[in-house]
Parts: sequence; C-alpha cells; structure tokens
Amino acid sequence: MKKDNISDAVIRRLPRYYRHLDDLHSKGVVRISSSSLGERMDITASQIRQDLSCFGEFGQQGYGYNIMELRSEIGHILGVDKGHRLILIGVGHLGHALAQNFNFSHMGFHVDTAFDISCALIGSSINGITVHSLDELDDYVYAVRPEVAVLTVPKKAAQGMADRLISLGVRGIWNFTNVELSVEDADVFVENVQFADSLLTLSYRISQK
Amino acid sequence: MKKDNISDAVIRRLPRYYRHLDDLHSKGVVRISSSSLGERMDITASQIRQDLSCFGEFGQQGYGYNIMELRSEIGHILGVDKGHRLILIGVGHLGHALAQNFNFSHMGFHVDTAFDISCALIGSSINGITVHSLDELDDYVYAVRPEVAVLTVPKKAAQGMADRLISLGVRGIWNFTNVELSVEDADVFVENVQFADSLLTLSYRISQK
DNA sequence: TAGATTGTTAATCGATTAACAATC
DNA sequence: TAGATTGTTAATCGATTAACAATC
Repeated sequence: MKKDNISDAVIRRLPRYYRHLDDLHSKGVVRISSSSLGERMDITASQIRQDLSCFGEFGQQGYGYNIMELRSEIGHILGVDKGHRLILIGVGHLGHALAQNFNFSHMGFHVDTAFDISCALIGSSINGITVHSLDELDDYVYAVRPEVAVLTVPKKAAQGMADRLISLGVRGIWNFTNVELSVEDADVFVENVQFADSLLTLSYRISQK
Repeated sequence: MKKDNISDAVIRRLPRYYRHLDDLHSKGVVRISSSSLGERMDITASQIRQDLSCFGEFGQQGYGYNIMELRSEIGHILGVDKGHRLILIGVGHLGHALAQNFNFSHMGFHVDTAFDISCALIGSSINGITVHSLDELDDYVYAVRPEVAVLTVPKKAAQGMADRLISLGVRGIWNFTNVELSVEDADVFVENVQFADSLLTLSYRISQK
C-alpha cells in the first residue's frame, strides 16, 4: 500500500537496493526473492518487502522480483531518470577528484560545468567538465537551471555560497564542506558528506575494548 | 547510568556533539545547557541528556555542562586521544585530496605514509605524507602497526586489498571504494563512505513533488 | 534560598520483525 | 495442482520524548 510520508530510514536504504539490483542485473541475474536479496544485503526479507510496499507492488507471489524491473522502479523512485543537471562549485583537490572519478551520469546527472575563483583553473577541462569563473555563475544558473550544486569550497565560503546558490534557485546542495549549512527554504535539501564524522565513528569502534 | 551496548544511533551522533562543542569552545563559550545545545543542533534536550547518560554523568544540575570538559570527555569516548596511526592506500585524486585537505591530526590520527603502485607517485610527498610502493606495505604495517587504513583504490582491487590489510592486522578500514567489503573478523570495522548513496538520497528528495 | 538544570524513569512513538492469508 | 513467495497486518522491539525528583 503506497505511503505518503516515507521515513528517512527507508529512503537511505533505497540507494543500496538500487546498487545491489544494478549489480545483479549486470551479472545477468533475472529474478530474486526478498529472502535471497536480504541474505545478500544482510537485512531481513520482511524489511525489504515492507520498504518496497511504501512505493507500490513490484513483486509476484511464488516468483519474487524481476531484477531489471525492480531496478528501474527504484531508479525511478530515486529520480535517476529525471535528467537532473548538476554543477560543481569549487575545483580544489576534492572537487577535482569528483569531476575526474565520480560517475555522475550513472546516477542520472548531467554535468558539464564547474566553477572556481582560481585563474589557473578557469578555462581548463576535467573529464569533459569545463571550469568557469564564479563571476559567470549567476548567468549560467539562470540559463541552465541546474537542480543540484556540489559544494567543495573552503569552510569560510560555504554558507555564503549556499545562500547564493539557493537564491539562484538551486534545489539541492551536496555539501562536502564540514559546515552545517543553515537553510530556511523547505524546498531546498542539503545532503551532508561529513568525512570527519565518519572517521570519528570508526575511531570510536576501534577504541572499544 | 553507564551502558554497555551503545546503539548505532547514539554513536553516530557523538561526532556531531564533538564538532559543536569544539566550535563553541573555540568561540570562547564556557558552559551550555542541554536545551541550548539542543536548539543549536536542532535536536531535543532530552535526547542529548539521554545520549550522554550512556557514558557517564558530565553535567551539573542548575548549571549545565562545562564545554571544555564535555568536549574532552566525548573526545575521549571517540578515541581522539588514543594516538591512532593511519595509512592511506591509493593516491589517486581522492587519496590525494584527503592527504592534502583532511585534518587527520585534529581527529587524533597520526599519518605519515601513503601507498600506491604508480611509479610516478612513489617517493613523492603530499602535505608531509610520503608515498611508498605497495611492495613495502607489509613491512611497514608489521613495524608501525597502524590501526586504520584509508581505502581509495579502484573497485577491482578493493576486496583483495582489504583482505591483505586485515591479515596484516589493521583493525579499521575507512572505505571510499563503492564496494561493500566482506569482512569475517568481528574485531575489524569498516566505515563506508558511499558517495553514490549520498547523492541518490539527494536525488530522491529533489525529485519529490 | 529560589531558579535552573541535571540524570533517570516512564510514556510515546516509530521502525523492524514475524506471521499468514492471498495468489502466482 | 503444490510450492514458493508476495503484500499486509499484527506483534515486538528499540529509540525518542516527556516528566519529574534530586540537587547544584
């Protein structure tokens, strides 16, 4: 039974389902039951069925799920077929690493432009992504209307840049600065990648006993 | 009342407490109540008190918490005072970005060595971290006994390298490859940084409505 | 002392798991 | 058909919030 309010816990599991189904699909597996998938992912079959039931009915009694179909359904739920546009703000080492290595298009994102203040970088191109001056940001965003901006700028510039991006109409910020951005607009979403928090969690675990 | 089994939810909030207290401390604030901290962090005062009570009694009735003291208590819980040693495995763009930008020492980690297979990199130095050949990995680990390895190698090499590191005695793997590592040993912890999952979560949110 | 705020117990809320009728 | 497996309801478990006596 389709639900209206999906809990954060469920949403955070969706990409993992997607990844596993993608994997199985590329290995040529055609169908899978919730219990086999659960075993693979180390979660209960119940949870998988419960999670999926928030969005619809994708399986078939006695058969399980068709992998290609379920993969595409979850992809659709995640919005990978929406053709979202994305820009990179900041081309330091991290921004550069993302531009170079991260497979944005596999997640359904179109990226062709990054912005930085460094003259040394402006005009250069990384993996097909050209670096522009931040002076051109406003015009670009008005013209192209990217939905998402990846923020890899220095700490100090983070909040100001976030405000600017939001006022320009960006709806999602993928935030790699270790600053907790304050955002008023309820339609704008910030997804934080907090390296430090992640490492400290690991530090905690290896420190026990 | 001190607890034995701390839930994952609590552990994942600790770094955030630590970060906020660190911030307040560096701003010169001396004391804070659970309610003010809660307001700042957008969580309930109850949750803060409940969380902290898992580890001991750090506050004072009528006063609240001494920031310097609580910060150092939480730092201690997280193990930032343990002097953990860390190595980088893989010096591609991402490894390079981490070596260059990430403040490992602020998290209490000692890092001076990275490993890679590329001859072009071996012998070079990034931000005081020298790059060695992977041929030297075993000797180094036996000699120095680093607790944590940061894994930023290509997908294909991930599981093999993880196995090797674990057999050498590494206890924590900070995993940036988008491979779900399989680890038998219950004393070894893997902390995943799944960029793709994070971006897809954002994709989901901006796709609603 | 009076006011503030803790640590903890109890109540509530939400998420996970189990069970099972429905059905492919 | 018989076996397998779904989607969903109910039961359980755990996490969050509220309340309050204790006390600085």
